[in-house]
Amino acid sequence: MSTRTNESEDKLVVNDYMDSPSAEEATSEGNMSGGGLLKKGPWTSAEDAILVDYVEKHGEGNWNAVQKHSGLFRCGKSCRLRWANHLRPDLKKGSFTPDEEHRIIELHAKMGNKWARMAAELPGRTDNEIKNFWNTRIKRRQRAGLPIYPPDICLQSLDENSLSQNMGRFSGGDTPNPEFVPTNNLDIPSVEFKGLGVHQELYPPFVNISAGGFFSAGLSPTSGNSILLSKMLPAKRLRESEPSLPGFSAVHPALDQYDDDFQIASKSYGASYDHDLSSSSCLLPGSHALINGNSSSLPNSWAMKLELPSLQHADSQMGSWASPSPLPSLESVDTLIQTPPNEHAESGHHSPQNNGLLESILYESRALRNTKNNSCQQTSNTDVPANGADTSSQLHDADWDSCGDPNSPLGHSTASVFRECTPVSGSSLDEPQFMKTLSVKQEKVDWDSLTHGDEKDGDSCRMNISRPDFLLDSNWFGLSTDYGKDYFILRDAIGALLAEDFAS
DNA sequence: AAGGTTGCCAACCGCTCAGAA
DNA sequence: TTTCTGAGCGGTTGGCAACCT
Repeated sequence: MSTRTNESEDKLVVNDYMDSPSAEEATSEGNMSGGGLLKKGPWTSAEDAILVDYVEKHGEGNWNAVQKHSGLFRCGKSCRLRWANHLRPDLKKGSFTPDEEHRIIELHAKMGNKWARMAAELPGRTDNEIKNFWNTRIKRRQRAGLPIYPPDICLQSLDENSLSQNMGRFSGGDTPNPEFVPTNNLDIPSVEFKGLGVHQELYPPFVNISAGGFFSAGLSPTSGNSILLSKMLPAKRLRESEPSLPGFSAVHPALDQYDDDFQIASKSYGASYDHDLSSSSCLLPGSHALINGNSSSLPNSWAMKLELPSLQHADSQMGSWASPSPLPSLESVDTLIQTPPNEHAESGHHSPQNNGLLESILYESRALRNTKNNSCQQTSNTDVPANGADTSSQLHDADWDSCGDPNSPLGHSTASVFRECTPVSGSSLDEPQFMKTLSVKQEKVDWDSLTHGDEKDGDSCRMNISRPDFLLDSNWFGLSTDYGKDYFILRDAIGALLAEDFAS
């Protein structure tokens, strides 16, 4: 709409100012909006001065009039943005203070991506600033598997949202941050491999979330799970400085950086924050710990996606899973899971929670663990590291036990669920893509160990390039021998978990 | 030193909504 | 009631600087 307006107004602007230097500048830059002669790109100080002068004389608002009367070759939107984000006299410059960062986290927990509303709560800060802050520093932590929300904020948000939902789910209040929605958040890539953390004391959430919850809860190596795991390792993931298998990031400088960064940001959370992580399962990015913990105690309505993200397009998103692109956001995965395929309804197998894919995975894996208990345990020799068999997994098991539902939550096998979500090939494991993924960092792989493998655990752990667990080779992560013991325990356990599918 | 990668930030784009005509 | 317009919001992109290899 504004485009139409701009186009008509552009002509006026051109007529009035084509002879002006700014017009020449704009034209020469060739960076004009479609059809018009509005300048785009960085603002010059001269333009800023013009805009400030205009606003001082006429006040804010009526932005489309700015270009008419001020001589600026900028559309109204651009003027408004420039004023709001940079020229406003009440703007607070500089980086966010710890208090502000904490406030942002707090507000995001309450509001979600309501940047403008968050900005209204932070005087002198703009929505763009907050958005950029969140998208870079906070979400980076999320991707790295680091907790975003401190316990108090998390619990507070859960309480508030639970209350609001009891009062009326769609009462129009603040949209609860979907990242607190337990089953909504399947930021799997940041979860299960982070759960392989070597040093629990350093990265307690990892162990708590994943090793304890995801693996120990019974994620057995079904084909679906293998698919799942393979999907969690897009090529770009491996290429990035972020830990490929972040659980091993205890020795990864990139994650150390994250950790340092977060320590600063989280100072305001209190000294107990880090230590609380292991016990405050709600902190997990993507709320995985809640999944592992006591998700069933939460309202089913948590599974409702009240605010769909832009990445909700399942087809494109799923199609990109196997491509070397950033991992799908947990929101997109959420949508995939929660978009109820008709088959789910037709299956007639709904769990009491019917919370979605992850529970389906967990359910099935648990069932498989029961059936394959002997072989798996004998093979792995560990039920994933002892520290992984934490209370959260036990809780989770208890949840399922209490459910007493003999059927898979969605009436689907994990594999089938993923097949449903895989648009193109029908095989959710795009083998060539996966192999390409694996080849990204092959220079770091000890090919001897890959081809010969460590057979001390038998076939299940034989390193084979065709299997995902070959990723767990220590050389892949450059682990020093200091971590050798833990590493081998972890690797063996994971290898056993992962091996079955790919061995077959 | 050079090339590549990553993070940050400013700006743009598309969409929605509310109010006016 | 419908259409148009302005304003705002959230997501995304591109440029640049710092850092890494």
